[in-house]
Amino acid sequence: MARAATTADTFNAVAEPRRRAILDALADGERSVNDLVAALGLAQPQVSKHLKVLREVGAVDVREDGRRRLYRINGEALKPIHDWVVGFEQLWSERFDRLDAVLEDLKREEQGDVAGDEQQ
Amino acid sequence: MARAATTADTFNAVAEPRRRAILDALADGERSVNDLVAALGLAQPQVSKHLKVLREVGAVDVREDGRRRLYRINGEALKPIHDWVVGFEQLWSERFDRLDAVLEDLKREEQGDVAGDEQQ
DNA sequence: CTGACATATTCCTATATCGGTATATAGCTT
DNA sequence: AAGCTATATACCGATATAGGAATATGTCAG
Repeated sequence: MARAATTADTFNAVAEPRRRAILDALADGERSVNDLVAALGLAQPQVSKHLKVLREVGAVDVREDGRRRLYRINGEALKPIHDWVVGFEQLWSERFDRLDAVLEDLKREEQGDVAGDEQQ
Repeated sequence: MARAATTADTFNAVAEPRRRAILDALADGERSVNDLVAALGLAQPQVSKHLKVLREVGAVDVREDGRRRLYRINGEALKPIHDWVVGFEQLWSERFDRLDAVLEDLKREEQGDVAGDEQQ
Protein backbone atom coordinates (compact mmCIF):
# COMPACT_ATOMS: atom_id res chain seq x y z
CA MET A 1 0.00 0.00 0.00
CA ALA A 2 1.24 3.48 -0.77
CA ARG A 3 0.74 6.74 1.00
CA ALA A 4 -2.84 7.98 1.20
CA ALA A 5 -4.01 10.07 -1.73
CA THR A 6 -3.57 13.79 -1.39
CA THR A 7 -7.28 13.97 -2.04
CA ALA A 8 -8.03 11.57 0.79
CA ASP A 9 -8.73 14.38 3.23
CA THR A 10 -7.78 17.94 4.05
CA PHE A 11 -4.83 16.87 6.16
CA ASN A 12 -3.21 15.28 3.14
CA ALA A 13 -4.21 18.02 0.73
CA VAL A 14 -2.76 20.70 2.95
CA ALA A 15 0.50 18.88 3.64
CA GLU A 16 1.81 20.37 0.40
CA PRO A 17 3.18 23.86 1.12
CA ARG A 18 2.12 25.36 -2.17
CA ARG A 19 -1.43 24.34 -1.57
CA ARG A 20 -1.28 26.12 1.75
CA ALA A 21 0.13 29.12 -0.09
CA ILE A 22 -2.85 29.02 -2.41
CA LEU A 23 -5.24 28.98 0.52
CA ASP A 24 -3.34 31.85 2.09
CA ALA A 25 -3.63 33.82 -1.13
CA LEU A 26 -7.37 33.17 -1.20
CA ALA A 27 -7.79 34.24 2.40
CA ASP A 28 -9.01 37.70 1.50
CA GLY A 29 -11.23 36.92 -1.41
CA GLU A 30 -11.81 35.33 -4.77
CA ARG A 31 -8.99 35.05 -7.26
CA SER A 32 -8.57 33.80 -10.79
CA VAL A 33 -6.08 31.10 -11.69
CA ASN A 34 -3.76 33.49 -13.50
CA ASP A 35 -3.93 35.78 -10.53
CA LEU A 36 -2.71 32.94 -8.36
CA VAL A 37 -0.07 32.00 -10.90
CA ALA A 38 1.31 35.53 -10.69
CA ALA A 39 1.00 35.72 -6.93
CA LEU A 40 2.74 32.41 -6.28
CA GLY A 41 5.26 32.36 -9.09
CA LEU A 42 4.32 28.85 -10.13
CA ALA A 43 3.62 27.46 -13.57
CA GLN A 44 -0.02 27.59 -14.59
CA PRO A 45 -0.56 23.83 -14.98
CA GLN A 46 0.77 23.16 -11.49
CA VAL A 47 -1.54 25.75 -10.03
CA SER A 48 -4.48 24.19 -11.83
CA LYS A 49 -3.47 20.80 -10.51
CA HIS A 50 -3.12 22.01 -6.96
CA LEU A 51 -6.49 23.70 -7.24
CA LYS A 52 -8.00 20.46 -8.40
CA VAL A 53 -6.77 18.70 -5.28
CA LEU A 54 -8.11 21.49 -3.10
CA ARG A 55 -11.42 21.28 -4.93
CA GLU A 56 -11.67 17.56 -4.39
CA VAL A 57 -11.29 17.86 -0.65
CA GLY A 58 -13.72 20.78 -0.61
CA ALA A 59 -11.19 23.36 0.51
CA VAL A 60 -12.04 25.68 -2.37
CA ASP A 61 -15.05 26.43 -4.55
CA VAL A 62 -15.05 27.69 -8.12
CA ARG A 63 -17.20 30.15 -9.96
CA GLU A 64 -17.06 30.72 -13.70
CA ASP A 65 -16.62 34.24 -15.01
CA GLY A 66 -16.22 34.33 -18.77
CA ARG A 67 -13.07 32.54 -19.62
CA ARG A 68 -11.77 32.86 -16.11
CA ARG A 69 -12.51 30.73 -13.06
CA LEU A 70 -12.64 32.45 -9.76
CA TYR A 71 -11.63 30.36 -6.80
CA ARG A 72 -12.64 31.04 -3.28
CA ILE A 73 -11.71 29.38 -0.05
CA ASN A 74 -14.12 27.16 1.84
CA GLY A 75 -13.03 27.40 5.44
CA GLU A 76 -15.29 24.63 6.70
CA ALA A 77 -12.96 22.10 5.16
CA LEU A 78 -10.18 23.22 7.48
CA LYS A 79 -12.24 22.76 10.59
CA PRO A 80 -11.22 19.13 11.20
CA ILE A 81 -7.58 20.17 11.24
CA HIS A 82 -8.35 23.04 13.54
CA ASP A 83 -10.37 20.91 15.90
CA TRP A 84 -7.70 18.25 16.05
CA VAL A 85 -4.77 20.53 16.66
CA VAL A 86 -6.55 22.76 19.14
CA GLY A 87 -6.83 19.74 21.41
CA PHE A 88 -3.07 19.91 21.88
CA GLU A 89 -2.86 23.64 22.39
CA GLN A 90 -2.47 23.29 26.15
CA LEU A 91 0.81 21.50 25.57
CA TRP A 92 2.57 24.72 24.64
CA SER A 93 0.29 27.63 25.34
CA GLU A 94 0.87 29.74 28.42
CA ARG A 95 -2.82 30.47 28.43
CA PHE A 96 -3.31 27.17 30.22
CA ASP A 97 -0.79 27.71 32.98
CA ARG A 98 -3.34 29.29 35.28
CA LEU A 99 -5.81 26.51 34.55
CA ASP A 100 -3.20 23.90 35.33
CA ALA A 101 -2.56 25.50 38.69
CA VAL A 102 -6.25 25.48 39.51
CA LEU A 103 -6.60 21.85 38.56
CA GLU A 104 -3.60 21.00 40.72
CA ASP A 105 -5.25 22.64 43.68
CA LEU A 106 -8.53 20.86 43.07
CA LYS A 107 -6.70 17.58 42.93
CA ARG A 108 -5.01 18.22 46.26
CA GLU A 109 -8.26 19.19 47.93
CA GLU A 110 -9.87 16.06 46.62
CA GLN A 111 -7.15 14.07 48.34
CA GLY A 112 -7.96 15.77 51.61
CA ASP A 113 -4.71 17.66 51.63
CA VAL A 114 -6.35 21.03 52.10
CA ALA A 115 -3.18 22.68 53.30
CA GLY A 116 -1.59 22.11 49.91
CA ASP A 117 2.09 22.72 49.14
CA GLU A 118 3.09 19.10 49.27
CA GLN A 119 5.94 17.92 47.12
CA GLN A 120 5.73 15.21 44.51
CA MET B 1 9.68 15.07 -8.30
CA ALA B 2 7.65 13.02 -5.89
CA ARG B 3 5.60 14.05 -2.92
CA ALA B 4 7.50 15.64 -0.04
CA ALA B 5 8.88 13.25 2.55
CA THR B 6 6.63 12.50 5.47
CA THR B 7 9.52 13.68 7.58
CA ALA B 8 9.72 16.99 5.74
CA ASP B 9 7.60 18.76 8.35
CA THR B 10 4.85 18.20 10.85
CA PHE B 11 2.14 18.82 8.26
CA ASN B 12 3.32 15.84 6.27
CA ALA B 13 3.99 13.66 9.29
CA VAL B 14 0.54 14.26 10.66
CA ALA B 15 -1.28 13.71 7.39
CA GLU B 16 -1.22 10.00 8.18
CA PRO B 17 -4.22 9.15 10.38
CA ARG B 18 -2.45 6.53 12.44
CA ARG B 19 0.26 8.96 13.35
CA ARG B 20 -2.44 11.30 14.60
CA ALA B 21 -3.88 8.39 16.53
CA ILE B 22 -0.51 7.85 18.16
CA LEU B 23 -0.32 11.48 19.18
CA ASP B 24 -3.85 11.26 20.53
CA ALA B 25 -2.85 8.22 22.55
CA LEU B 26 0.13 10.08 23.94
CA ALA B 27 -1.95 13.11 24.86
CA ASP B 28 -2.23 12.13 28.49
CA GLY B 29 1.25 10.89 29.14
CA GLU B 30 4.18 8.68 28.32
CA ARG B 31 3.60 5.29 26.78
CA SER B 32 5.75 2.39 25.70
CA VAL B 33 5.70 1.05 22.17
CA ASN B 34 3.90 -2.13 23.13
CA ASP B 35 1.38 -0.07 24.98
CA LEU B 36 0.70 1.84 21.79
CA VAL B 37 0.58 -1.36 19.79
CA ALA B 38 -2.16 -2.64 22.08
CA ALA B 39 -4.01 0.65 22.14
CA LEU B 40 -4.04 1.14 18.38
CA GLY B 41 -4.33 -2.44 17.21
CA LEU B 42 -1.47 -2.06 14.76
CA ALA B 43 1.49 -4.33 14.16
CA GLN B 44 4.56 -3.50 16.23
CA PRO B 45 6.88 -2.71 13.30
CA GLN B 46 4.40 -0.21 11.84
CA VAL B 47 4.09 1.52 15.17
CA SER B 48 7.87 1.74 15.46
CA LYS B 49 8.03 3.15 11.95
CA HIS B 50 5.35 5.73 12.60
CA LEU B 51 7.12 6.70 15.80
CA LYS B 52 10.32 7.16 13.89
CA VAL B 53 8.63 9.63 11.56
CA LEU B 54 7.15 11.49 14.50
CA ARG B 55 10.56 11.55 16.16
CA GLU B 56 12.20 12.97 13.07
CA VAL B 57 9.83 15.90 12.91
CA GLY B 58 10.16 16.43 16.62
CA ALA B 59 6.56 15.60 17.46
CA VAL B 60 7.58 13.02 20.06
CA ASP B 61 10.52 12.44 22.37
CA VAL B 62 11.81 9.12 23.67
CA ARG B 63 13.16 8.02 26.98
CA GLU B 64 14.75 4.66 27.64
CA ASP B 65 13.51 2.55 30.49
CA GLY B 66 15.17 -0.82 30.58
CA ARG B 67 14.19 -2.64 27.44
CA ARG B 68 11.28 -0.36 26.88
CA ARG B 69 11.20 3.05 25.24
CA LEU B 70 8.75 5.50 26.58
CA TYR B 71 7.45 7.99 24.10
CA ARG B 72 6.00 11.31 25.01
CA ILE B 73 4.42 14.00 22.89
CA ASN B 74 6.18 17.25 22.15
CA GLY B 75 3.39 19.73 21.55
CA GLU B 76 5.63 22.50 20.29
CA ALA B 77 5.97 20.66 17.01
CA LEU B 78 2.25 21.05 16.39
CA LYS B 79 2.31 24.78 16.87
CA PRO B 80 2.99 25.63 13.22
CA ILE B 81 -0.11 23.70 12.21
CA HIS B 82 -2.12 25.37 14.91
CA ASP B 83 -0.90 28.83 13.99
CA TRP B 84 -1.62 28.30 10.33
CA VAL B 85 -5.11 26.90 10.68
CA VAL B 86 -6.20 29.36 13.36
CA GLY B 87 -5.76 32.10 10.79
CA PHE B 88 -8.74 30.67 8.95
CA GLU B 89 -10.92 30.16 11.98
CA GLN B 90 -13.00 33.23 11.25
CA LEU B 91 -14.16 31.59 8.04
CA TRP B 92 -16.44 29.23 9.90
CA SER B 93 -16.60 30.22 13.53
CA GLU B 94 -19.64 32.03 14.84
CA ARG B 95 -17.39 33.67 17.38
CA PHE B 96 -16.49 36.17 14.68
CA ASP B 97 -20.00 37.13 13.64
CA ARG B 98 -20.22 39.89 16.19
CA LEU B 99 -16.81 41.19 15.15
CA ASP B 100 -17.87 41.20 11.52
CA ALA B 101 -20.89 43.30 12.36
CA VAL B 102 -18.76 45.80 14.24
CA LEU B 103 -16.33 46.07 11.37
CA GLU B 104 -19.21 46.62 8.98
CA ASP B 105 -20.44 49.51 11.10
CA LEU B 106 -16.99 51.03 11.32
CA LYS B 107 -16.66 50.85 7.57
CA ARG B 108 -19.96 52.65 7.05
CA GLU B 109 -19.05 55.38 9.51
CA GLU B 110 -15.72 55.86 7.79
CA GLN B 111 -17.58 56.48 4.59
CA GLY B 112 -19.63 59.20 6.26
CA ASP B 113 -22.78 57.18 5.90
CA VAL B 114 -23.66 57.39 9.56
CA ALA B 115 -27.29 56.51 8.92
CA GLY B 116 -26.18 53.19 7.50
CA ASP B 117 -28.37 50.77 5.55
CA GLU B 118 -27.09 51.67 2.12
CA GLN B 119 -27.13 49.04 -0.60
CA GLN B 120 -24.17 47.90 -2.63
C1' DC C 1 -13.91 32.35 -38.53
C1' DT C 2 -9.41 33.06 -36.84
C1' DG C 3 -6.46 34.16 -33.39
C1' DA C 4 -5.40 35.40 -28.63
C1' DC C 5 -6.30 34.44 -23.97
C1' DA C 6 -7.54 31.49 -19.71
C1' DT C 7 -7.61 27.17 -17.76
C1' DA C 8 -7.58 22.11 -17.60
C1' DT C 9 -5.75 17.68 -18.85
C1' DT C 10 -2.48 14.23 -20.47
C1' DC C 11 1.87 11.96 -20.58
C1' DC C 12 6.31 11.22 -18.58
C1' DT C 13 9.63 9.92 -14.89
C1' DA C 14 11.79 9.67 -10.27
C1' DT C 15 10.78 8.99 -5.83
C1' DA C 16 9.02 8.11 -1.06
C1' DT C 17 5.57 5.80 0.98
C1' DC C 18 3.01 2.05 3.59
C1' DG C 19 1.94 -2.55 5.01
C1' DG C 20 3.75 -7.18 5.66
C1' DT C 21 7.18 -10.32 6.98
C1' DA C 22 11.51 -11.51 8.59
C1' DT C 23 15.31 -10.39 11.14
C1' DA C 24 18.50 -7.64 14.01
C1' DT C 25 19.61 -5.39 18.40
C1' DA C 26 19.47 -4.92 23.16
C1' DG C 27 18.08 -5.67 27.97
C1' DC C 28 16.13 -8.82 31.59
C1' DT C 29 15.85 -13.24 33.95
C1' DT C 30 17.21 -17.55 35.57
C1' DA D 1 25.05 -18.40 28.54
C1' DA D 2 20.37 -19.25 26.95
C1' DG D 3 16.03 -17.68 26.35
C1' DC D 4 12.55 -14.42 26.50
C1' DT D 5 10.87 -9.77 25.95
C1' DA D 6 10.79 -5.06 23.78
C1' DT D 7 11.85 -2.44 20.00
C1' DA D 8 14.07 -1.22 15.64
C1' DT D 9 15.49 -2.09 11.00
C1' DA D 10 15.75 -4.22 6.31
C1' DC D 11 13.62 -5.91 2.35
C1' DC D 12 9.73 -6.21 -0.90
C1' DG D 13 5.97 -4.58 -3.88
C1' DA D 14 2.24 -1.56 -5.24
C1' DT D 15 0.97 2.95 -5.68
C1' DA D 16 0.22 8.03 -5.99
C1' DT D 17 2.73 11.74 -6.20
C1' DA D 18 4.83 16.45 -8.22
C1' DG D 19 7.02 19.04 -11.69
C1' DG D 20 7.74 19.76 -16.68
C1' DA D 21 6.24 20.03 -21.25
C1' DA D 22 2.87 19.57 -24.59
C1' DT D 23 -1.71 19.81 -25.74
C1' DA D 24 -6.75 20.08 -25.29
C1' DT D 25 -10.88 22.77 -24.18
C1' DG D 26 -13.37 26.81 -23.94
C1' DT D 27 -14.23 31.82 -24.42
C1' DC D 28 -13.76 36.39 -26.03
C1' DA D 29 -12.27 39.97 -29.77
C1' DG D 30 -12.04 41.57 -34.43
